[in-house]
Order: sequence, then structure tokens, then C-alpha cells
Amino acid sequence: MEIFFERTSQDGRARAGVLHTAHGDVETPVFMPVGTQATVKALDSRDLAESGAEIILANTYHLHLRPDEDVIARAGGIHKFMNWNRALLTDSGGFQVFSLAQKKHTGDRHPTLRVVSQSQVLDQPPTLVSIDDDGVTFRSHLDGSTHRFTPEESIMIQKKIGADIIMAFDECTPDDADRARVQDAMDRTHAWAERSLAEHKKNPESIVFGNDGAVRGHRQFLFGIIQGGSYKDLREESARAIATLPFDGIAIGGESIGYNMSATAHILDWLAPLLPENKPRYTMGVGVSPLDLFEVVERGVDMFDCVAPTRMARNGSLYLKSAGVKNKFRLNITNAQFSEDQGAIDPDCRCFTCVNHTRAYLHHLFKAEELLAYRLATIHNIHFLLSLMQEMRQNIKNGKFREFKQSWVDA
RNA sequence: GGGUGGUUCGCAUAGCGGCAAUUGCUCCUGGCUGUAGACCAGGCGGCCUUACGGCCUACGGGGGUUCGAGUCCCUCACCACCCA
Repeated sequence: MEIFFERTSQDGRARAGVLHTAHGDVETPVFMPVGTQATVKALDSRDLAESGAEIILANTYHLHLRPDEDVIARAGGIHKFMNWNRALLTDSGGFQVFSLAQKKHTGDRHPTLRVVSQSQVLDQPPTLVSIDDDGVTFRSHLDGSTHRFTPEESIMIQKKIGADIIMAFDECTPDDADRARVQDAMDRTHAWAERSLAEHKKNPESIVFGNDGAVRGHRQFLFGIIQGGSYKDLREESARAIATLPFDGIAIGGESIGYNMSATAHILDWLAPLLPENKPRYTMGVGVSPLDLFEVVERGVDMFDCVAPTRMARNGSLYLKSAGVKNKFRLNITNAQFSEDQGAIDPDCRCFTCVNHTRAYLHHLFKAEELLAYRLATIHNIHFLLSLMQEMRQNIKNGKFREFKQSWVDA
């Protein structure tokens, strides 16, 4: 029988291991850069590989709406489509269901007016039409057209996209939801987990096409997702339900995860005794601060992703060690104080940006809104976190994880 | 030499008797969840106040009318265009 995940060492609850995928091995614990629309924004596949990325994310919701999964399947699958030959994971679209339903994501903070032509203005926020036990109906944020996702549909789309790891279709719970709502979403997530699994088991391979037009699939691994909000008993119930099913990996979802790190830590502590040791664990949406990565790795998590490093990069917020607690290991390169700073973003960083360019230059590129700013900044932030993960793995292997974490806490 | 228009917070603008005074840009600062995000929010004369708010200085210079002037009148300076 094939082996997907191997633990190679353990230090306390922190684990180091490797994921074996059709597109190469992935050393864990791993941070996965987010490439929603089949691109990690501002980077090409060479930038990504040189930054040390072994696995990236893409999104089912976005790729279904554009360009459409059949386009990607006919192109030979997402790896060929975007020229990325390492591992890739697709999210199921479950988070978008949650995101679409959240009022705060349709509020003033987001532009809803898009100029379509000189005389036509389209006011088209994404809209959640309905959620029922069978699936979700929603309107596209691109053109307002109505679409429907069911667990079966989400899995089928993910097979056509052709990721190495795919996610069960789930319902993410808002942080402020009451218990009945959380329970409801959790029960639905469990039912959808079984249906996602059943659909996947029919054919555990991707459905993408070779140059000859014949299907040329590769093995895909399916993760289930634990929900249950901030309720201990619900989280435990969800963990038992998901852990019992023959998923290849276990994800932990919910709005709190990554957003509220003390809640995330509590949830992980509750789940610790209930998670199977032999399956990879994935906290969805963790990685705003380097310290967040320590928090989850310390609690036995193997995988995590976050839009923060790439988005922060485009917004001029760049990671560095010893920036003090105040700004959480980041500096804002657009600040006036960097206009003539001839040092590297992070003097200890060995990424392309830090080796070749100064803070003053990056400051200028951002002020001038030059496109190179976003690429150089993203290269740095991704490299920074991935290199931190590499050090973390090494320290787990050497049994020095606690000391290593402390060196960052004290920084 | 004559005529017309203009001079408002770094730049550009609004303002037509109640104004610390519009808007855009620049500038300053902050925020970023399984990406509707190369985005969003706040600030932008000075001083004081936790806040409500208060005081001072301000619409080219000077003078005048008025309870009150960036706004009306006179004058000077400068800029632009037109006619000689």
C-alpha cells in the first residue's frame, strides 16, 4: 500500500515528516503559499521554486468561475497549466461559502463598484443565495451569475483541476455564531465529508488530459475538515467524526483558526488526543505572524497556509526578525524612515530581494507603484516564512524546537 | 501704454456675506483569516483637551464697507492671455 505521510521525527508534540505526492515530496511542517487563481500573485513558478516552495494552494471557487475546470483539465491539469511541477492543494470552496455569507466581507472596506464601461457601472458583491443540506447556491462575484456547489460537484471540479491534495466540501462557521448555528454547520460538514469521500473513492485520481486527448490522471489525496467553532464538545465531536473516516489527512477549519491565535491554541489542545498520529494535520489560514507558526507546530500541526505573507507583501508589509513585538516581525517599507536606508530588508535573509536590493530601493518602488515592488516584496515574504519553516524542521529533528521557538519569542 | 482674467493648506481645484474653508493628487500613519484586496482606513495650519470642545493664526500686501469679509469696494504687487 502506498504511503502518503511519514513522520520522521518528533520533539514534544511538534512533528517533522514528509508528504509523498505525485508531484514530489513535501517536508513537513510546511507553510503553503496561497495561489488562489492558479498564481501566487506577483510570482512566476521559478520565483516560487527559488523561494523554497514545495507546495502551494489554489481555489476551487475561483477556478470554477474562471477559467472553468474543464479548460484546466483540457490544458493538462493545473500543474501544466501554470507550469508548476511541485505539489499543489486545492481548497474546496467551502471557505468562500462562509466568506460570502459574512456581512463584514461585503461592507465598506471592500470595493463593490466596478466600472464595466464608460457608461455602465456594475454593483455586484458576491452573494450567498442559500445553504441547504444538499449544497450551496451562490452568485458569482464576477458577473452575478448563479452557481451551485454540492460536495460531489466540488470534488469533481477538484479532480479536473488536478491538485495533489484536495479538500472535502465544508461549511465554515463564523466566530460569533451561536451554538445552534455552529452545530448545524458542523453536522452538515460531517454529512458532506462522507459524500466528498464517497465521490472521491469512485476514482481517487485526477481527471486531466494529456496531449493525445486521453485522460492522464494522478493520485489525489483527500482531507476532511473539522469544524465546531469555539465549543469544546462540538470540536471533539467533529474530530471523532472526521478522524473515523478514511481521509488521507485532517484539516482544522473555522473562522477562529489563524484569526484568533489563543482560540486556535485552545482548539488544538482539545483536539490533540483525538487526532490520528499517522495522518497529516492542517490548520487552515494560519501564518500572519511567524510566532503563529510556532504556536501550531508546537501543537502537532504539519501544514498551514495563509494569504497574509503575499498580501502583506503587496501592501508593503515585509517580514524581518527582531522588529520588536510592537509590529510583530514586520516593517512597513513605505514609511518615510526607509527612503534612504541602504540596508537589506532583513540583513540575515538570503532571498533574491535581500541579497540584491536595499530598503531604499524597495521604498522607492512602492511609492512609485512600480510592478517590481510587488514581486520583490512577495519573494522576500515567502522566502522568509519558508526559510523559517526549514529551520523549524531542522530544530525538531535535533530535539531543539523549544529553544528555537524561545529565540523567536525573545527576539 | 491699454484691456481682460487670475493669486485659497506641497501641487491642482471649490467657494458668490456666517468658514479653519471643498475635492483630487502628493505626503504621513495604521490595518490585513482556507484572497471580491498592487487593497482598505485614518490624518494632513498651530497649541491645549480623555472627550464634548476651546484658543490663536490664516485665503498675495495694505486700507475700507459690514454685527460679521476668502467672498463687496479702493489701492499696490505679481502671473497669464489679448490689443498697441
